[in-house]
Amino acid sequence: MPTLSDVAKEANVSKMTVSRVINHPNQVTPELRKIVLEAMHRLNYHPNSAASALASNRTNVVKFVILEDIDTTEPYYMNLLFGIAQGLQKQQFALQLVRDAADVDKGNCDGYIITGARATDSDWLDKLKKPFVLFGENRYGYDFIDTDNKLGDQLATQYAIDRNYQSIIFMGIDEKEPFEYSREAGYINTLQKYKKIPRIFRVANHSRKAQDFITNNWKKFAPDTCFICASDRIAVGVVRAIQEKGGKIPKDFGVIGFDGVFLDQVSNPKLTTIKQPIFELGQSLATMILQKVAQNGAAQGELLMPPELIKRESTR
Amino acid sequence: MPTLSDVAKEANVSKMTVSRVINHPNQVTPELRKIVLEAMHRLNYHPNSAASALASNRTNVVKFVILEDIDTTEPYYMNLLFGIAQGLQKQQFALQLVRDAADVDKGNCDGYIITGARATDSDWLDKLKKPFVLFGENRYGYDFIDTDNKLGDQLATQYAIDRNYQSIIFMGIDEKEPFEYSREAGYINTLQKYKKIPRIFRVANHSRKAQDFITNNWKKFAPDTCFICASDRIAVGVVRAIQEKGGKIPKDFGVIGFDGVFLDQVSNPKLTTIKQPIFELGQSLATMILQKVAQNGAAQGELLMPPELIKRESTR
DNA sequence: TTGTACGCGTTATCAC
DNA sequence: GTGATAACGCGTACAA
Repeated sequence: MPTLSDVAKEANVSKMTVSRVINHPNQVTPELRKIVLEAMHRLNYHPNSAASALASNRTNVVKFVILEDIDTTEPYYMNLLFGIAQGLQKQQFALQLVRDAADVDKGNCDGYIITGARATDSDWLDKLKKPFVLFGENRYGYDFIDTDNKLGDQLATQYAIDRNYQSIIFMGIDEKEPFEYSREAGYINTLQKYKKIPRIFRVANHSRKAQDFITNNWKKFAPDTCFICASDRIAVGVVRAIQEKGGKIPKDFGVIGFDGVFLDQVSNPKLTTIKQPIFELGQSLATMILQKVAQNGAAQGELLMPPELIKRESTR
Repeated sequence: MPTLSDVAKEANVSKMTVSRVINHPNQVTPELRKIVLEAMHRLNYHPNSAASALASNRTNVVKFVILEDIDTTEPYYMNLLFGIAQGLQKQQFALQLVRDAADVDKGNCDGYIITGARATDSDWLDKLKKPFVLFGENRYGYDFIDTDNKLGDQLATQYAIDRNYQSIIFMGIDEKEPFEYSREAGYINTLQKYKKIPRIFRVANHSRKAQDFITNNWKKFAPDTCFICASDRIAVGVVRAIQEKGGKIPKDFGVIGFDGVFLDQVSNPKLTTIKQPIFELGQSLATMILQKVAQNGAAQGELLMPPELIKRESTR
């Protein structure tokens, strides 16, 4: 396998020039750059990431910290992880999984991707010595990437309106988290455009809880109603309750979920849902932390990625 | 962060001795070793994996090659991946995901973990320049790790016998793969111990196919029968067919699945199943390839890990 | 059993 | 804008 020196000889330049072409291309004249690039191509040169890591005092390792108790039967994290892995791979970075906050400091790394951070985590987040980006909205100024939750339920609500459901109800998650507020905001905003009055209920994020809630309050829900749900889990529960009560889906009752990762497809009827671009979120997380590392921890801001409305059988 | 030299000074030895304590501990006297280890501990020394990788001409990267078209909604691979990642992490190795055989040669690595290899893959497997281990039984002498499939269905069949089901039927997967043969062998062996005659049917690995098969052949299955299924998917289909035909589970019909990763828990009734130790399989895969790399590709043989019988509601 | 000297491939510093 | 030189931290001869 050819090295930097080989390329330098081939191109009749110094190693330094080759290195610059790789890391600081604009510090070298276009002509030279071209010559070097051609030499690299001819020799099928690939940088040795270990050597580069050593020389620049990096580890080429990014830690993926999962703070929440995850359900490994949920393919959500799988997709995220695949996206992250693929994103890191482009720059030959290693991935380490950390599932316990206590392990965060064990072993070196160049940066962190953190998911499941809550308000109370800011204590130790502020003490981290390496750059990090969060997966999931936060209101503390930390760099983050998330689905555009507000847009998601704008799409959902708009669709419910377009399908002429007379009453449109939001079934939220009973947690004071930014993503929930954003989803509710998307619902409220859109309803207001049409001068409709929002009706919001909140339950724990379990299908059973949602099902029980709907069943116990069945008389509140007249036919011609669409439920905008903050998760597919809740949507599944709502569907079951409606079926149990003999309601007709999608004719008399519409149900729209959120996530689009698994439950939407196994539900019967298949759920209309807001599908999060999870794999892409993972890729972007990787890209962002790599960039932040390259820029010595410079702030990267926030990135909201647009979800997609998937039309299926739970809406008319 | 302290280096090898720092430890050497602290312990009043040469760098070489410290290096040996790390890589070839038995080449150094116990007393010296102790002194060095204490020095390492005092300084909180951690080896710089980039430097070590560079010096020993390694990359510290292992590629995980997924040859089959995987269903990302199946948590199976998630668990496997988590296990692999954790195993590699112990030695600061990076993980790269490869999902296309064409990408196998792109970029360097020290070794491969390969899943989904078929007989026809041996052409290019033989040409790989770095060591590899397979996930999944094979009969070509390649190193591999898998669940002990035979043992699994020995457990299942034995349990069916213990529960006094009069007739015990095997519902296999219609594929000529080693794992399938092993599971059938476990079933057959155990039946023979009790001088019972095996009855084997095979269908595609889909719940729908299994369901249709049972439905269409319902008259062949008298009450007091237990179905040993080669996968939870098939088991789910069998359960549905029995319910559709009005059979009583588990009183008149028992069903035992295989995998224990997800479907067994969402099925109704919950499935008695043979649970594969998937996370541990992943860890072992990592350990094996790391060892093989360390030993310059020396053969590692095969490792069959014992699955577990999970008793639930689909057997009496 | 232990130590010395050098090289691994790259990047940063400083000259020119 | 480009090149010489010295690190980066560790492992492998080889010598003692």
